[in-house]
Amino acid sequence: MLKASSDRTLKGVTLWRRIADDVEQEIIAGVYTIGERLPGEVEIAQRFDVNRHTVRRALAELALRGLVHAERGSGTFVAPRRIAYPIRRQTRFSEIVGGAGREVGGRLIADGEEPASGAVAERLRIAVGELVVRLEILRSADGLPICAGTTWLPAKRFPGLAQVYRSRRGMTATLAHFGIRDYRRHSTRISATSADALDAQRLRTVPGRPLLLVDSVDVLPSGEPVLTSRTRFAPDRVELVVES
Amino acid sequence: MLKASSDRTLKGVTLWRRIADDVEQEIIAGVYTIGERLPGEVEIAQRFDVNRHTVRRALAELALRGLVHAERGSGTFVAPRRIAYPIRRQTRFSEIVGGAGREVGGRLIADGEEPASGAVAERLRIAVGELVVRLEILRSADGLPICAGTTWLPAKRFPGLAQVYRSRRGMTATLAHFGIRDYRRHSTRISATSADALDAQRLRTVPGRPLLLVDSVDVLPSGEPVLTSRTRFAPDRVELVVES
DNA sequence: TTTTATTTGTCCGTATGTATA
DNA sequence: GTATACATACGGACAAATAAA
Repeated sequence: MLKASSDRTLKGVTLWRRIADDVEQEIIAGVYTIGERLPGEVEIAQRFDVNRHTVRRALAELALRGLVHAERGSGTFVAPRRIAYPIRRQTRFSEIVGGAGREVGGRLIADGEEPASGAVAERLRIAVGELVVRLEILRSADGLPICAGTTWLPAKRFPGLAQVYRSRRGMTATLAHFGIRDYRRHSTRISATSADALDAQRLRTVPGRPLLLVDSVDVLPSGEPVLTSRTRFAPDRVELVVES
Repeated sequence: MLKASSDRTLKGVTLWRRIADDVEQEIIAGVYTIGERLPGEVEIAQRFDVNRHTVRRALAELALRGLVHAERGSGTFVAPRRIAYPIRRQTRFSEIVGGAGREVGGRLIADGEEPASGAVAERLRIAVGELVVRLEILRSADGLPICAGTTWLPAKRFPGLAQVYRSRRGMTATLAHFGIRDYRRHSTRISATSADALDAQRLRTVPGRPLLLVDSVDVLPSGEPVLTSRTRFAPDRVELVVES
């Protein structure tokens, strides 16, 4: 009788998936620390009493989830932990990442003014075609890119915004310059896409890898929309957290 | 002077991305209805006064976002709208999808009991190794798969749960059978991954396409954890919405 | 049923600007 | 500063699938 028969696959749950879950749990529990080398594939196979290929399938799954990365001829290593990125009324990149004890970086890649498209106009509650400032921002933590996004604001309300952003660094400080002390997240829509060449380059990942696509609108305490953005997150470095 | 000079690319915003945004806006605005055929690539190219390849790049982006799908020899068509899947304290699949006027389907693919792994035990606040029920559920709307997920519950608390789920259909009704009238979402963690062969088959998509990966914990009104799950969403059919 | 036109998909190029090493 | 690699944009040709004549 074969070893990998049905008495081992717990009713529809494949062996490799359970092994992947087990190893993931050990990584989370801290059995293997960040950057540490996992035991070799053969060793893991012996431990679970399965074929090496089954272990390879499990490790491939973990690599796909971004928990480990394999290096040919060397071994499989635990990837750096994902940053928990909470989505709340107060969602500020600098606070979130800085609070995690990391060095924050925000770089304005490009900027310009353009007439508002229908989608942007609706979210900012302005007329279609009204001028909006467009900012392309790349944010990073400890030098590693976390997310790349486009932010739109009504141009009329914020003259010379890009210049201010460049000197002030960070959206909170920039808006403060225009007299806005407080703003909050109104809505967040989360989807996924694949990285194109530009995204991949900016986020230092590989084209085709999945990205989290987050569309959001921020409003003043009065409820008036102040900015809207579309951000791409590298999901092997970030994890969006919704607390109820 | 060449056409592709800097006077056409609005300070760092590429042509194809702006065309993609424009067409997306028109789709959202309802200029093209669901299932309708877009103008041909050449026609769009003439309209924006660009090369056909540039339009193709833009349409590829929209296909990646799941807004359109191309059919060789025929044309490019507007894909069905994504289901908005709100993440709130009360997150019930049947209510969300049923409320959108769609036919709900939930199928128990597999079930079994297993000792709780560290991650599951921590989330359910039980001891590692304590028995948990594991359910593999595939959910669909109007016959189209929406998400595939694994749900764990403490086995001791819910004897014969799988059988009950099979007859009652739906988690809410199943938990009601065990005397639980109310439960709410405690935490939700959102990441992304690529579809493997099994996911792709179940969700009727292509291996390698991005998936939304959602880890959640639901609790009783008392705060006691009642179930935890890991769900894979097809992002071209669903959009997670967080309201603040 | 066969032909023809249309439309998307996949190649081959060239030039230019930009980011990186 | 220089060289290299990459991304954008354009131009053309043809294959493959589809739909209509």
